[in-house]
Amino acid sequence: MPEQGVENGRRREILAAALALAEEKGLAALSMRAMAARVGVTPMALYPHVGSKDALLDGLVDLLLAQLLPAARSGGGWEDRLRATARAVRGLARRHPETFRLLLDRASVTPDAVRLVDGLYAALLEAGVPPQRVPRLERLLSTAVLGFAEGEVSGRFSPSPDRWDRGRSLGEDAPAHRELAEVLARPADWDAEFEANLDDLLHVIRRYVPAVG
Amino acid sequence: MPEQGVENGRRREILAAALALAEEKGLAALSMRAMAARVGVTPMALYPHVGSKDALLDGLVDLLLAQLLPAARSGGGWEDRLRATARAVRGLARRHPETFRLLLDRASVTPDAVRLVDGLYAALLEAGVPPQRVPRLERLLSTAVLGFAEGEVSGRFSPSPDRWDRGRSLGEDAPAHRELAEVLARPADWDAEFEANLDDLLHVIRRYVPAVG
DNA sequence: CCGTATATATCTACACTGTAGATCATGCCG
DNA sequence: CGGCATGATCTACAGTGTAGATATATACGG
Repeated sequence: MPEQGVENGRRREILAAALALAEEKGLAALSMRAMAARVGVTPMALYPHVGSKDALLDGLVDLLLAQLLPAARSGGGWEDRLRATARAVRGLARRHPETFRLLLDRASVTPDAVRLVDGLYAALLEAGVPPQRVPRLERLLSTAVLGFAEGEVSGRFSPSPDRWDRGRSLGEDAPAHRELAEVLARPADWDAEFEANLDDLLHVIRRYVPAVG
Repeated sequence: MPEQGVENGRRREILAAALALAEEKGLAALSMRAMAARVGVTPMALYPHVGSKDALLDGLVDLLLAQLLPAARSGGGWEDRLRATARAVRGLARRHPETFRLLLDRASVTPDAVRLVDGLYAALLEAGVPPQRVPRLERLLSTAVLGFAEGEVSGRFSPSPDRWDRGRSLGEDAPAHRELAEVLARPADWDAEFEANLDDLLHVIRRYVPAVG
């Protein structure tokens, strides 16, 4: 058997095919048979390289996580790094809308995941956040950023038909929707919304930085 | 065929069985055949009542959403109502850890979902948040609360082995983990963390309330 | 009472899924 | 040459959702 954990070329090829196939046909259509056909091989030939489908999905998570590390290690102060990482997460979601959900589904404690979290920890510490508050704020930040990115690309934020119509159809049962009819009728600007969320989250973080001087 | 959309008794019975079965054996084990066996019927007998497995899962979402409405409509001021709703979400996640993820997966625009969002809109308006900021803040709040609750019950926040050990094993690559070793070694208090997150989110909301007087 | 409609449950079958197990081909090393 | 590891293949099994045709039971108008 080949060194399954090692990053030999064949394994990379399979993972790349899996990623491409998932983004093209949807995550649900990512079957071992479909991947095998894409690589030009029989289904069982994949197993020595990826172990199992579950392990293959973990491999995809690694592929995605690796794309986030550069931002977490970019230059500049702590705030620039946090913003860059958050934007990288959103960019990743938009580049890989189908596979992005794997980051949320699979509790990933791979080395790269730890490295990523470590970068966030370091930024928060550098910001002056007291150590005992750092883990919670990292989880809050990560949850909000990952959740927003997933919500945006999965369509959870913009159901069809529009919530505005739904609010109208509910009539008396949705008074606040009626009051917000004008605002809800405007198309959402996800870029602006993401940046505003980021501002709010950084504001929360700064709350916990003791004043100096 | 029975009135599939109507809430006749048989449909309720099936949905209840599905919910129970999913929580007992896991969401992945929720198959039409397993449910049918539980109800004491053949698989195909379910279809007139639930339409399809997809529609059945939507039905489960409705079942869960219905448990959140009372909190959103509870008495008290806007802040009490937001806190009550958030706590209800977390309680729901803890009561139904397996099926809770359906709320995030399935972009639900059911009547109850709209009613729930409407309650949040109303609370934000009552708080004095300018209308054009209400939808974004609702999405931020919902994303953070749903995401935290899901993260807590899915184990995404407490991987095993502990991140602390992982940080150690990575050694030089995770300096911030080392710096936080003491804090990370302490067991997390999710109750306290949730309340702290809630405080932070409400603080963000109050930022957008123009000063009066 | 019968006949008919309506609702509910059943059975079979199809096209999928992940993957265990056995087999076969190829190339490398001593 | 033998021996062995590597890689791919083929078959088969247990499971999935569900289309389609068939049966059964219940209720109602005559």
